Amino acid sequence: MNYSQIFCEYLKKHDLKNTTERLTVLQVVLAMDKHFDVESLIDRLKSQQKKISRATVYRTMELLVDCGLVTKHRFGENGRVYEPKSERDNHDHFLCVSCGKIIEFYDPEIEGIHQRLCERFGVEILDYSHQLYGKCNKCSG
Amino acid sequence: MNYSQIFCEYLKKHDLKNTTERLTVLQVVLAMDKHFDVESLIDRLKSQQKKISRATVYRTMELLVDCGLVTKHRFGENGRVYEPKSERDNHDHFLCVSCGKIIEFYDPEIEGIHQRLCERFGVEILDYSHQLYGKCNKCSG
DNA sequence: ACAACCATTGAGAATGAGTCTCAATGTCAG
DNA sequence: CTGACATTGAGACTCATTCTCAATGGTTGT
Ligand SMILES: [Mn+2]
Ligand SMILES: [Mn+2]
Ligand SMILES: [Zn+2]
Ligand SMILES: [Zn+2]
Repeated sequence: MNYSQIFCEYLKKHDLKNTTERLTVLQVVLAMDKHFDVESLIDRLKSQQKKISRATVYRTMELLVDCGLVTKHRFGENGRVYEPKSERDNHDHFLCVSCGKIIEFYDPEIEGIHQRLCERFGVEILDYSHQLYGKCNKCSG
Repeated sequence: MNYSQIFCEYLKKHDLKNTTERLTVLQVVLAMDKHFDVESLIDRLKSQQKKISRATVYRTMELLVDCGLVTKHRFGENGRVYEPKSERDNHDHFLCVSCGKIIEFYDPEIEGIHQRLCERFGVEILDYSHQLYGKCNKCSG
């Protein structure tokens, strides 16, 4: 089942309408670079003569996040950054404060930490954010 | 060496002036609740008849973070939240999305994760942010 | 103590990401 | 095909944070 199908099912399940704007946004999102902000997405839409308002783009990103096709981040002081989510691609981010490079990594111990937290406090974790900031190998020293 | 002394030394070292506004903000910050936002801090200052402009409060918080006396967070979609930092009090946060409760916790494995990242990619970590969102024991189920 | 230099302050304007409004338009179940 | 109602878009709006710049004040050398 591909992204469009998943999105359409999600829309149907929630009694939301299957509009061309929503589908177009999804198509263009999938063709974006790994981490992108809403401005770049809007620029891309414009450059492809798709006229979709800023409001609709924001509204649609909300839906894409909610249905699990896209994840939303906040890196540093900047605004939101999105990235399409693929199955079993769970990772955290290192951001170089000098050159802006982003390194994605996965360390299974993060789940151990979360597991222990749940047991210790009886909480239920729905989401998390974990970012590291520093100098990449090219920028340090 | 107490907070004020540290701050004064920091100011001197950076050729910044030791103003009453800066010292006052530090005093009031230290008397705030654990996690506070700038609005509450400004309210507190007002209620104590200390007239310090919003701009100066923001500017001073910047300095306090830079000199290591205060840490700055972003919880969810909200604005900045600050908290005074005490030596060897390194912790992460769990935030209940239902009731707003904040649980602070420390799991030493977070350092293992960071250590392994440094070794694997040759990066230098200067800072990080790690927050979990979910339901606390009173709100889940 | 004083002068002179220049950093700091404050009031309010500016910024900017994101949200909201509401009339016009589009979707889709029946 | 139609009616009911969800969605869209242009631009107004919000609100946290930053900026501006004239007035004020801290610091250093004398
Ligand atoms: Mn990523
Ligand atoms: Mn804390
Ligand atoms: Zn770098
Ligand atoms: Zn709760």
